[in-house]
Amino acid sequence: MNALKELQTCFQPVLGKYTDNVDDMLNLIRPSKEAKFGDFQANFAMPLGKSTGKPPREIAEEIVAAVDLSGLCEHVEIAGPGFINLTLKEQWLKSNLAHALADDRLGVEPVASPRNYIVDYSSPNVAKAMHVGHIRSTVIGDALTRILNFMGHQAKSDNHIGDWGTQFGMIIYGYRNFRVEADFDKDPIGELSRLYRFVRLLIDFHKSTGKLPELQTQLKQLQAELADQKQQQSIAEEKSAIKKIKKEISQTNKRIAECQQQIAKATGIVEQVNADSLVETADAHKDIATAVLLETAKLHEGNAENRELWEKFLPICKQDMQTIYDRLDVSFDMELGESYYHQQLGDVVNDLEAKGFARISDGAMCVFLEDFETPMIVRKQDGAFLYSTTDLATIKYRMENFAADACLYVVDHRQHEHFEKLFAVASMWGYDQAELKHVSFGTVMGKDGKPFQTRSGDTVGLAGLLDEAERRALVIAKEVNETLSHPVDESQLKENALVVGIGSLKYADLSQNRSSDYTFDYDKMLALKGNTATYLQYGYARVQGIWRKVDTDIDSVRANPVEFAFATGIERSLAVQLLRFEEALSDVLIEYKPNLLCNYLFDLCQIFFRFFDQCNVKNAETESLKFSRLQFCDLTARTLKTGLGLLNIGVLDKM
RNA sequence: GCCCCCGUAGCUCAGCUGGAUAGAGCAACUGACUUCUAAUCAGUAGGUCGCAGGUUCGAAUCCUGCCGGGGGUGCCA
Repeated sequence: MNALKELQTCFQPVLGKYTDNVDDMLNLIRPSKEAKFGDFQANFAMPLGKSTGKPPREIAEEIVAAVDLSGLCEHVEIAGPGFINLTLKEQWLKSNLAHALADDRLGVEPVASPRNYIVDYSSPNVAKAMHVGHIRSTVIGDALTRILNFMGHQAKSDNHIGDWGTQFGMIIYGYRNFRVEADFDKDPIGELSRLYRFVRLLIDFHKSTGKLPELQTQLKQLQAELADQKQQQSIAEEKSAIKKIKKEISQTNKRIAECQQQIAKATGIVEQVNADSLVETADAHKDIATAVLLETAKLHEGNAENRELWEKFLPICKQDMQTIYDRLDVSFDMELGESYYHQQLGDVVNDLEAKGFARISDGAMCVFLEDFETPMIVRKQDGAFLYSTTDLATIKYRMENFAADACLYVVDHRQHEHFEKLFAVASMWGYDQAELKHVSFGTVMGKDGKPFQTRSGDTVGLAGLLDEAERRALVIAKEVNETLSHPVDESQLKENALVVGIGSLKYADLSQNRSSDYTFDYDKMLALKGNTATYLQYGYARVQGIWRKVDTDIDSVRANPVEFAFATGIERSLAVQLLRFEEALSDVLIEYKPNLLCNYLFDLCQIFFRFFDQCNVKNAETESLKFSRLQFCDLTARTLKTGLGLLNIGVLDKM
């Protein structure tokens, strides 16, 4: 049991006298922010003071007198308005360290009531190259699944791939009209993605040529509007009127900028087509956009030829996707994409209608919801289904086949409203017993402050990003290697660079609070100094270095445990931090925030490096102190390895 | 129009179910490799936590308004 839980258990019976809300009060026991306030602080005397009308300090004294903390705390102090500062007993620390040392799970207990989780993450559209925007979901979902399982839950990962959408209409059309047979035979993936981009370009070309004149006039209108507003501004006198016109001007400016951007984009596409001398081809395929939709519709209706092509393309696309997953070392328990649910969609809609939840509106089948302005559409006017329909079918499937207690959707926060509606409909539909949670994360933004777009051509592909991460890590690894007395050999160096590079890329994502947006920045993502995976990996490697230098092997240390010794303050700090691992993991699962584990590991490693600096292991003053320190090293390394493993980041013996 | 999110050090961000003097990393500056790997450590400097009110013993954290940025908003996912 971790210290926090033990403290809560001790205080629980005492608090009953003061409040009905014991659990809330127990949550006010927190780790202390500063060492001088002890290891933990209990902050419940102040609110209890308010509710009972007694001075908080008096209550704190009563509680401290009544609570039995013998065996757990050596030092209990009341401070300030009524904080209770708690310092753990050395003996408690030592015996818990000994327990963790001997335990494969480092003393972390599985949860008392395990749940069945489905973690839905990554979910790329096949046939489109994965780009940086896809990494967040993949990495966060993977980490959460691992942490849930480690904590004793049953978590299954599901990659809900987009394998049934318009992109197949595009490559089917492209394959029929533009394929180069030899290229397809030689490099099917390359040819398919070329076809995808090519069809995309032609569609965008027609759209752009059609839209450009419209955009030009729109721009002129906006500019006229702006001139008009400026005129008004010059004659406005009243304060409120000035303010209003100012706001209007800034909005018009924004719209002008947007309009100009669209024009630039459209012009760029047109120019590209001209440059590649594709105008004739484009003209020969004037109706390509409709034709693509038609191919998609034919596929959905079960047209044999399109179905055959789809079956031919899908494995190719999935294999391409798999190369990225292999590099990230991510795998899924299930990969049930949109196509898997295709045949169930009609029944879903019929059932919703039969139960009176859905009705036709403007030709579309809609579920209207109290708290939302717009309905959730489950079938379009043209009879096609939408992703909301698939999502509903998926929920039904998961409940019926997995008895899921919780489904986590690790998806971009822009889909917030979609999920709110989805969960509302699901609950209305009868699936209200499970926790449905949108584990949303911020958008990866481009340098222009706009979200990364899939189409804008020069976005950073995921494969290239992984290459670059490994390349940078290799450069540094080579530098460091030259300073080592026993350098690692060339081939090992490359493998190390892979572990370090991919690790730092993942950590960059995981260490940030998932809900914040972040601006894509090569240097930040691929940083190998400071609060990075590399720092933690280096901490681990340093421990391994000690084992190589010391004349004792790890097995004999483990076989003959000695009592932990706190010869310095830093050793005690390390002890406390090591014993907080379980606490950190439980914290992650409250709001599904892997960054809390990153914080923990970073803190641990920081304390370890301080220990490493101040406490010599090999030449410790006494033999027993040396063994105690070796045990600290062992525990630290195992905690780092386990923690990083839960983030799916590897460690190295030497770097 | 309506709804959601964000605004913390020069930069990137933690901290947000209210708790003691607001923290890291990067960048800058000063020190530390004859010592278990300097991908490290020790230190200096850097902040009216967007602004204004309110609630409270106590507010970066909760409430209201405003300013600024982003997103979503009936047939894309």
